Amino acid sequence: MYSFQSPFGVIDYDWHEGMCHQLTLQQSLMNHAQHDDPVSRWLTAYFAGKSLPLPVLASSKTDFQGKLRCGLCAIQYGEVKTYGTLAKELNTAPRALGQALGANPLPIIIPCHRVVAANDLGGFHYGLAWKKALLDFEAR
DNA sequence: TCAAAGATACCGT
DNA sequence: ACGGTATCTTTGA
Repeated sequence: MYSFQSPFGVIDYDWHEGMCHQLTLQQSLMNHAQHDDPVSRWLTAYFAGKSLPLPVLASSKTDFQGKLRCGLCAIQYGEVKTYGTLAKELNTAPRALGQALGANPLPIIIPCHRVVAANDLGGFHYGLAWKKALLDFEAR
């Protein structure tokens, strides 16, 4: 487990065997060592407003979450979709999407913050502060 | 197996 | 504006 210092808080991530298994968004201080690997490089680029090819990511647990991941990757930087719209594209229900997004172990890299509710921001597993900060950041 | 809980949406009043 | 209902996937008992 390593830590990455982002402008909005610390991001802990699990990197071993050449792939990324999980990301955890913290609000606390750094509690693990920094490390130079594809994940930290990707995050550095992201917060600098650039884009890099995705690191190798652990495969999702369920089939549905796999489909969801594809749907999410289709959302461009700075673009936003609602749970409802995305649900229609994946032939599922909005509620199911929310459930799956919350279970997503790879926030930010899989842009689960680019999905908002119809008339609202929606929710965010690691706290709305992160979602707001990320959306605000991407809006520029 | 079944019941319950989600980061929802929509329609009626 | 508020409340109830529709809807789908996961997870725990």
